[in-house]
Amino acid sequence: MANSSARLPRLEDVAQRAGVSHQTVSRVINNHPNVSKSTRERVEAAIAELGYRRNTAARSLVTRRSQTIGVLGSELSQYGPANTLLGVEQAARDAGYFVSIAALRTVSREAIFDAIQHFLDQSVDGIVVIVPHVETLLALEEQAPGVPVVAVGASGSGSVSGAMVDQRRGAELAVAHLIEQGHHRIGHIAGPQDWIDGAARAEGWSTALRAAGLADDLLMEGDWSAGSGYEIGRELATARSATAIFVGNDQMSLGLLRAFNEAGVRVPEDVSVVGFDDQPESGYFTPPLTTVRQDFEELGRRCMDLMLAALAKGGTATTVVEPELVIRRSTAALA
Amino acid sequence: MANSSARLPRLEDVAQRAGVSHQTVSRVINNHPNVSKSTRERVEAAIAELGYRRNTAARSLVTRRSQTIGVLGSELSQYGPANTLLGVEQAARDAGYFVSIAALRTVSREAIFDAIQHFLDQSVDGIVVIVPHVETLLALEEQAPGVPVVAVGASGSGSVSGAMVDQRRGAELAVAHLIEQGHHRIGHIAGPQDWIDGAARAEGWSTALRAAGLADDLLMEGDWSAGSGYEIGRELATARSATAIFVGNDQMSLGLLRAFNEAGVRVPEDVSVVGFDDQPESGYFTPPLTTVRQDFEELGRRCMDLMLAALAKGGTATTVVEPELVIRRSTAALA
DNA sequence: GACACTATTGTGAGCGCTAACAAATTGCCC
DNA sequence: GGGCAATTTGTTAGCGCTCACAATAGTGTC
Repeated sequence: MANSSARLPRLEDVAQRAGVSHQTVSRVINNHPNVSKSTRERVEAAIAELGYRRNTAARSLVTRRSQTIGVLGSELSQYGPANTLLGVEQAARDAGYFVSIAALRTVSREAIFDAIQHFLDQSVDGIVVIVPHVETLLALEEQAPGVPVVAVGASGSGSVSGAMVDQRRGAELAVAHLIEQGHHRIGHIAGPQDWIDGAARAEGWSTALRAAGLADDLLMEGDWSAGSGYEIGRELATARSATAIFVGNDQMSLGLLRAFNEAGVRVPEDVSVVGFDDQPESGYFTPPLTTVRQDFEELGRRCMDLMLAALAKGGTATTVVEPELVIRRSTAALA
Repeated sequence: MANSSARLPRLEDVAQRAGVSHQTVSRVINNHPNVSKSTRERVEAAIAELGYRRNTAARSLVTRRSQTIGVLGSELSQYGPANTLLGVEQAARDAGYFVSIAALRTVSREAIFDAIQHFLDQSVDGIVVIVPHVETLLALEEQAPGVPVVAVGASGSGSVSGAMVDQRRGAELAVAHLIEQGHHRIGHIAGPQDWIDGAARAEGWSTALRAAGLADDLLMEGDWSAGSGYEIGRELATARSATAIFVGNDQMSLGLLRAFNEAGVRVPEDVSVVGFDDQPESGYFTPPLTTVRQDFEELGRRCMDLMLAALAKGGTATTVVEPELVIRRSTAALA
């Protein structure tokens, strides 16, 4: 279409073609109200004919806004963070924002500062943080980047907005389900306790047990991986200390199921297992896994809602997404 | 540190502080060779004192380069694409580029054009495409965005560079392993055939079988999901038409294992199963899965290599990453 | 010590856009 | 139809940077 000559058309070219000033064209593309209908149509026609697209760099130079949101993430290849990212991306693009990403290979204050600098170099308008470590929040408070920050898992403290799934509630749902089935000895394979979610789920487990007058002493800690679930599972298969296990995520549950299967521990006949996350595969484990579903995409969209609010009105806020128990075949009533 | 007054420091502020012209400062931050050591040090000191950071918008306005790579992806929450993205991000950030993402919710020409427009609005310097549909390549040829394009799974055609894992080779490795174990009836659960990888793996399977004088008539098609593997697995459990199944990915393998387990088909005693991808969980399936490993992060890094080459010298190229067979316990010699 | 040549530094313009203000046009009321 | 306000359009400046070129300082040669 448009001639492929040296230069892309700019405002002035459109203006000439439409017989107006460049400022009028600017008004049209920015939906300024005070433009007459006929002028607007003429300008829009010229824009279409020339294939004009606004130059973002020039625009940001003068507005000092980049229309870009930086997403700082770790473990972005995992089901949860990856889908949260997708939710953010969708909401951001819908709102006319670009999404720039920086992935942390190791989570350290240094790496976080680095990534924030990277974003500031790009003059992002805001930063969404999907780094579910307690440490992250501290680093963020310390380094206040001067733009709105929304953190997943945080509960809107001083300068940072927070979007979270109610992890404690999720843990309580899981434990309540097991108690209903008649279980009294309910263990927990927790995620790393320096992860926000890991700590919150363990806390929810403990609270729910104590509220029911049951012991919360059977606590183990994995690293979220199937491998760690497997190792812990081997010990549990020998110890036989619990009739039900609430596991911090689905991957560790997979490892646990594997270890139990090898050791001849039957699930759910001998031991009931509840996971957390509800990944797409969890319904096809052996046996299909009872687990707590989190809507990660919704979480991402909520992040962007908070970001837009912070961008428009300033201030911080918190939003909480409710989890949901999905009952499959890895849990059964105590014989 | 830097005073928190209205304006961020700019080139001119640094220049005044160092007692040089703004152009000399520009030379320092761009590593121009012809700057004397003493001047450079003075300027660097001033930069540090003022906490100066270059304004990206102003820079791109004049250079017409944004130092941004757009990554167009679909299924970005899946293990493969997600890790490819991470590889791209790592290599891009190391090379001083920003990474902007656009996720496709549905793969259609329209959605692809939309996303490309989105990137052009941002004046990205290049586009990496992680959309493993045949359709995508056609859409890209059609819509030549005017910047270098690197596509995952493509083999560097006319205007597009390509980085791929050698899928056919991977399929051949899998089939060869099964033949070695004495299997003659080797079926294939393929991915969707409009996916580049899905088609290539099916082709590799077929080629390898025919080269060995075996029949390639047992071909089924799933949709990559565990659910589809499960459905097909139920049919297979009844039919018992093969002693070995090569499955297009690990998720479908999981579903297949589940279906076999329910139906009392033992793996590997009755049927051997080989997957594709080697996700972190695959070693903890029941039984642990023999599969073909792809190094997705490496693939992503290679994409960025190709991109940097295209940006520097123009032209297109192709790079191929070799897959690797990981033998676990889902395959065994035919009794 | 004059010359040519190179290494280093400075000057001016302009990238494409929006903000602020100025000017022109229109509508409306008496 | 004159006066005033509201609406629509135009003019100017400048965001912070790099490019092209000009000017100056330094180096070596005869």
